[in-house]
Amino acid sequence: MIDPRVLRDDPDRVRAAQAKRGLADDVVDRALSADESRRKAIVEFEAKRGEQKRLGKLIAASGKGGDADEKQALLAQTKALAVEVKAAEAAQNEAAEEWQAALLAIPNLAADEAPAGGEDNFAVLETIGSPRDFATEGFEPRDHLELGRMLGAIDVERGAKVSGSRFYFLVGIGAQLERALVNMAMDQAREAGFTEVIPPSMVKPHAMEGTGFLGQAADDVYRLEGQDMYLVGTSEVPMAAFHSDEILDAGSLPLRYAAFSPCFRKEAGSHGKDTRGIFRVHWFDKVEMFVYTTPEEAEAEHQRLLGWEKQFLDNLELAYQVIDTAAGDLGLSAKRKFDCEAWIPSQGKYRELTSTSNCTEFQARRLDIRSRGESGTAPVATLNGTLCAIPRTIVAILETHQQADGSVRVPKALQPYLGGRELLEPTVG
RNA sequence: GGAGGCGUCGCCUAGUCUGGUCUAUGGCGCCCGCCUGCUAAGCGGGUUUGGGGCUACAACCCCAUCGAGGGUUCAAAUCCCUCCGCCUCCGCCA
Repeated sequence: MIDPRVLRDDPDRVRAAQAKRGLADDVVDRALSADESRRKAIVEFEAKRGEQKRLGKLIAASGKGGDADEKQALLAQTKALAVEVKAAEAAQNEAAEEWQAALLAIPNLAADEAPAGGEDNFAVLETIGSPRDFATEGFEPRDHLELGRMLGAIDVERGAKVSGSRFYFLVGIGAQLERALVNMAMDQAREAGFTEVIPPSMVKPHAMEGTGFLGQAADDVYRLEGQDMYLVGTSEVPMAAFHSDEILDAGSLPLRYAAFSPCFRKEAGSHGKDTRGIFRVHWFDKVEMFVYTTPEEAEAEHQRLLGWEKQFLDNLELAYQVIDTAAGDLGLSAKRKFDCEAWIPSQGKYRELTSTSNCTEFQARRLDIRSRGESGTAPVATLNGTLCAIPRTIVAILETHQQADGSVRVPKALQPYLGGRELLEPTVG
């Protein structure tokens, strides 16, 4: 939820932000008029309610020793008023709901620095490393599925048999690879001062709504039948709701958490996209960084999160680029988003491996997370960033570090997590 | 799943049977001040959150807030209903 005061005092800024995302701005006027009628309704209700309370006291006083006629008169008067109070209250609630609905429909205001436009209008901020030149090395790179089959690491056939398309088994060295990556990510996070968390991956609607995943993104979310619960698509959801309805001590900020959880996604809008292998799947595990900090510190923290993501990818010796996502591709909650895209040899392009968003106070307002400082209470800022999404990381490692015979070189930083192994060798032809 | 108990302004707590003087009691903690070689003790005051009015986003006034929502009533922390959460016991279980 954006700051209602900004909407009221500077609606043109909100209109401009809508335009930058390529969205209509009629919701701004709807919110403004809803706010006006809401406040009018409040004044009305409060006046009537105040009068009711005043009369109620007189009745109580007349109860002892007052004359009975006077009490009867008061009762008649206040009885009629009670009906009006009830009506005024209903009107107030209705107006407040309308206002709330309009406000919830407005996405976070995109940063001035974020490029305008949609998915393809991103800006490349930097490129780290360079894609391997397999032509010069004299062999055709295999894709991760083929490599995974040769290593006995990835089994998508049985994944499909047991669970359907976009499911997989990690087997043998594949399973070990996941554990190694998770441990490496968690160790890095802990050394950077993060608190490790294993959150629940099923949540109530409020958590989903608060993080902004029940709007237009709802199609991608699994809802449990007859349970009014959801499977999370990212641990950003439980981690944002972790401190919901709390007032944090300003001195305790920033609070940095590294959460490991499974992620479930319907991938509703991506029929036929990335169908081969485990690049786009319905379920995967992920280590996610989540930070609560002050709005003033949010931008600097966003850069730090990006730095930690880059550190992890650097340690895996991957070639990647950092992009500044365009306003139209930000998602509801983010003010600005950076993606790290690793070079995927079999696809001949950079693909998203990690993503970090600065959600400013947007989620905190919805989830009612504030901090208490010198000048009272104020919403905090929340930020999130992928440290390691397992399948895509495995894809990038296998394809990037493969050799002509189908073996895969283990990046130095990962070796300690695989019992010192320097090479993964094919077990099948 | 069955039975019972409980949920009060940071923490603990009074109030709920018997609806109105509850503008929610007291303690702890915290903040400000006084006193005081220092510290402690003592004394005085303050201390939920959200919203609205008016405005300098101050002060002030008002409304809501006793787990959440609904109901009864002129009036609800208090009575009734539904839901949520916690605790105890039983059953089941990784």
